[in-house]
Amino acid sequence: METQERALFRAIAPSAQYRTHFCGELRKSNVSETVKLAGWVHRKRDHGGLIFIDLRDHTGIAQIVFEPHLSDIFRQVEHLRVESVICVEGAVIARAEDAINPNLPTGEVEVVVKSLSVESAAEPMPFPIADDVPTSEELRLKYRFLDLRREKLHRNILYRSKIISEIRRYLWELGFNEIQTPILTSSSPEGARDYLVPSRLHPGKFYALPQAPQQFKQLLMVAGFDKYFQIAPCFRDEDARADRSPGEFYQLDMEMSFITQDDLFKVLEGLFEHITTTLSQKRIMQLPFPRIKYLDAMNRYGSDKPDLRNPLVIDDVTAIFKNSSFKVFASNAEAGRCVKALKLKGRANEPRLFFDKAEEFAKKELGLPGLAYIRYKENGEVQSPIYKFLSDAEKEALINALRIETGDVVFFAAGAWEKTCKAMGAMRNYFAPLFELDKDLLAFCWIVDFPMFEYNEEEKKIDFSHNPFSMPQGGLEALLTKNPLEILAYQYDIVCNGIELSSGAIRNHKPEIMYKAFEIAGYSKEEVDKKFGHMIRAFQHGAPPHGGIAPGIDRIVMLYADESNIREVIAFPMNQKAQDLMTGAPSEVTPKQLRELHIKLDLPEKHK
RNA sequence: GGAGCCGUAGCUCAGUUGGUUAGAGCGCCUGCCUGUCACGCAGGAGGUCGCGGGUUCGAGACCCGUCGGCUCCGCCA
Repeated sequence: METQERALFRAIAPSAQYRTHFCGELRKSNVSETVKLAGWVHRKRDHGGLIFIDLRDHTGIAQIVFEPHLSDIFRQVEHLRVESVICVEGAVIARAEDAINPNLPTGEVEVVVKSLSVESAAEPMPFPIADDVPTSEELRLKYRFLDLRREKLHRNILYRSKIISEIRRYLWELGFNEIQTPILTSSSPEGARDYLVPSRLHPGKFYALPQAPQQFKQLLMVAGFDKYFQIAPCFRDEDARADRSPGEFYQLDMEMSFITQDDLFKVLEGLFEHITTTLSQKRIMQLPFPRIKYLDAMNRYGSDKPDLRNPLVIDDVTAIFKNSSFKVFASNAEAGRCVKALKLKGRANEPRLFFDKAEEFAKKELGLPGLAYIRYKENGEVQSPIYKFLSDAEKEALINALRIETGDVVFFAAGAWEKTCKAMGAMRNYFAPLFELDKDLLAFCWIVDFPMFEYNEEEKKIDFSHNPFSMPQGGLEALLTKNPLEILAYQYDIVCNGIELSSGAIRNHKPEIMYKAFEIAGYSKEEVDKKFGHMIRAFQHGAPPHGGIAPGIDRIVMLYADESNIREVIAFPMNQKAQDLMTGAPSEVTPKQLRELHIKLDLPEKHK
């Protein structure tokens, strides 16, 4: 059977000037053939009278042998450093039984070299390529082209390529069209900070790099393309995180016409099932993905991106303490406040340090005043800093509500609803290592029914909580009759193992609903016309109902490649301060360039 | 903007309560070696202990500042 490498080879290297075979494809069946190989010197073993080189190319490693009777070649090889690029020609021979290397797919054969061409002699490496030794991030980024040669990163980048390829194949077969949208566009008033590009032809005006192709993809639906997708670069001037590349990242941007939320969910579930089965050994926990209302997610998991592999669930015990003599709990039983409990089965007898560390985490990392707990110890004793403040009725109600058994421990937090939920969610994550979560289990879920609006405490006004173009549930009537903060949107997130892969929404395609929604968020009709006139005009000329989503490509690859840092799945990432340590970006430009752009610098003191 | 951790040879690291000439493994250079596959053996070169200041008889170590890398908070419609 012809290998994939072989087929590829025929396609790209018919001339055989440099090579007739890839290193990784040589097998016993090639014995006695004369072959040409080309690649990098992975390792060299010089025995004085005999030199072995592990020759590496994109497909794998082959051992080649240099014998001393070809003295010119031999002398050259003696001084050859690792990572030099060479082309060789020689005969494939079977290795002696005791010389077979079972760790290499090509380990049953080797190539006895009869001619050599050194294409590129390498200087000593700043860090080893063949050995996976830890290396400082700074060096790795500076010499990214070398780091990319190393096995893990090389594999990750190829894996990313395969995932993107399967996404394209899958969506193409479902009738999606791949369409490019502008990179130089206009600044959007909402959202993250923009990257700006000065205009030469229009002094004082700027393009913005798109934070996402949001408006363009909706306009493509208005244009009747029915189903669109794009592997879209997105630019946001925000600070980095381990799972957030600074500056730029890629989304699988999608939009479909004449669909409901359910239709979209089916497409995405099918897509992730396809990726999982074709490109991984992982298993999807539940299909179709469970759907969790935003409110339930916050109440039960303390997060809008819960890791469902974690068995812990948060309980609401506000009602129990409504009239409690324990003031800390009772005072948090009014509207908008709550008392939450997190039960850990069978952990009451953990050592003192376990509880001290949990409390320290709650105080230091979460800013909680403390972390109350009740330990129902195995010996029947109850140990707790707050137990003495509770009435017998409250103790009884707790045991019933939380189904507490001997050996359990319950942690408590009380306060404003959102803050308390999130704090308990953080504790839930803190305790997750107790459960050895299965990394091969993909716990996808949909978070649905997000609120349309939220109250901005700082500016004392109502804001859109997510995308201003989302369709409110209940349509115009809801906007006219309901308390804005209680209106839900057809707005959803897709989450897997605690990672938010994407937000999405069924869009608002009706101008009158758009004007009203923006009015609630404090925008006049004139402002909407000014900022979003093109969207309004589009929706006034025949707009289909439509909706979409845009999962982050980098995070998807991270998830499937089991990487915890996004730089491990990006070929040329920037560092935490949004600099490219390899090319030196961002860099200064010439005065002439600035003049042409009508720009004068006004630098802060320490950069002058 | 804020907090934490880290910074010693090309790389990865050790360096005791502050005490003589700062070490190891890998890499590099030289020599030896015909069956290795992390080849082996011998020898050698290689250091502004990130940088600046301070404390001290004496600082790689202690203090202050600063620079660089990472992680987190803020930020991310």
